[in-house]
Amino acid sequence: MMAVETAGPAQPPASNRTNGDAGELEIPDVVVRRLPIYLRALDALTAHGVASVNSEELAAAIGVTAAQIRRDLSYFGRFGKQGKGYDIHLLTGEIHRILKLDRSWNVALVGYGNLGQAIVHYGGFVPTTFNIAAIFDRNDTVGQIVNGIEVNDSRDIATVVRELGIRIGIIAVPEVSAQQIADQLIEGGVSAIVTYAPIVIKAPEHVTVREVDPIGAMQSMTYYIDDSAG
Amino acid sequence: MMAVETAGPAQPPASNRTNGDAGELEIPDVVVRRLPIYLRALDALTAHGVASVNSEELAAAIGVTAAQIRRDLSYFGRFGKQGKGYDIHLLTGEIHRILKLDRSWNVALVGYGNLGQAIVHYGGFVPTTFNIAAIFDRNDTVGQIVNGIEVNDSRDIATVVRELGIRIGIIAVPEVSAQQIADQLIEGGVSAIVTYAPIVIKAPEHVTVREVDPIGAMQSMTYYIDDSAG
DNA sequence: CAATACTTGTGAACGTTTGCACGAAGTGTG
DNA sequence: CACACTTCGTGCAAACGTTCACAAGTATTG
Repeated sequence: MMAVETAGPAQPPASNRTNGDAGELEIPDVVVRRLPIYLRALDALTAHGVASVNSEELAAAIGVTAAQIRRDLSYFGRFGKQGKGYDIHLLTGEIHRILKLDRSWNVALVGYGNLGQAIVHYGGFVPTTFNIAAIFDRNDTVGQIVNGIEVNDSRDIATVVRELGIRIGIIAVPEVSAQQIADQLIEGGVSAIVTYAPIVIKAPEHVTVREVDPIGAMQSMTYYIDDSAG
Repeated sequence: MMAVETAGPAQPPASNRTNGDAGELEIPDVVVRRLPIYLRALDALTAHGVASVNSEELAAAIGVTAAQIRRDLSYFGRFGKQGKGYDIHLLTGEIHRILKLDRSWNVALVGYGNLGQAIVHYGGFVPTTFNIAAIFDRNDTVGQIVNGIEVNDSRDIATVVRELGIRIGIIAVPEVSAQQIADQLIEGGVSAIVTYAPIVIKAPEHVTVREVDPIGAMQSMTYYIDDSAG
């Protein structure tokens, strides 16, 4: 049913760049980006049957400091209990609420080549959270039925996206057309974009863009490879 | 020319985590991670027939400040010319050299499912820079010939990787086995890992790890979506 | 119910990264 | 060849993010 994945370049994937904001108070984007990580650690703990955790343990599991976790969470409220720690079920719920993951989001996928197909068939998605509700492409794949939905022509992005009220787009097309696709998604009302194209997407303030960039990640890692020893 | 370092916190999906080593001067990992972005902007300019650029123009193309570009580059040398700007060909060469991209790197890919296949067939790989020299999997795909190389059994990672002198690994397996795969890659001598598995990989200091996390990226973007207007 | 142990949330200190602003160096023109 | 103009590289300061360290709760024990 859904999903996500990767292979194109740009974030940092790991890499990523960001725009947009919306919140009232000033919550740093770094903090927001860490919440999904906390969420995953909490899920893992739940899977292990643990019901409560303190910042020290959580920090160790993630590889950050306990202070950072406490400070990060404190931006949003007081979810812990002195002397005890955090109730995992409760905290998970809070983070879901904060990130607005306590509902389902329709997603538009643009580009149904190798990458796009891998994204669609990726099993690791939380099924109820993100739902690929529209797929767009240009070539012979148009008209094909995938997971019960028809692959639309890329020219109809704005219209279809607006019609379905989709707010999230995934760009999995070659870099040459990426900006144009982004423009169309935005025109259709999308306000969050994940792009695999290795270019910097220009978008208005109210649109958040994150780049997923495995190639960039690799290119920056070679810097650190000590090649002296064969 | 060379360098040193790193350490970062969350990348989330943008994100990434890193390690490195310590050496001469302290070049921030943020800076190193931006170099590939500069490189791409320069490539785009070259493609447009431009031969020289100043920090202002480059900054505009990327969406950062001119000062940042000048400062970033100044960590590595003086590549610009007052009154003129940067010679694109020259600067491109310098960055390639800095990032050690002026040579070819063999890469090991672990996991040949949907994602792994998309990675292999991804055309955007700078052909001469990164070369998938070994593929590993566990299931029926073992033995299959892909791009002239045979899919090996994941159990042989350490041996094969060491034999081929591979220093870079890509992890495209489910999260449950990701840490174990990472351990094997490291045992085989890999010192740079890109992982698509949504878990924090634990690795020794001298190994750089970058996480590519599209799901986390999406989960953190929903925070910013203003949902008030349907 | 007092004493001990534990752990949060946060003010303040610290470290890192960004951006300003300007001297120095180069270009171009008449 | 002098003057006006451009643009780099960088000292300095501001902004930002992380970590320390501790008062204030909460639990536990005898």
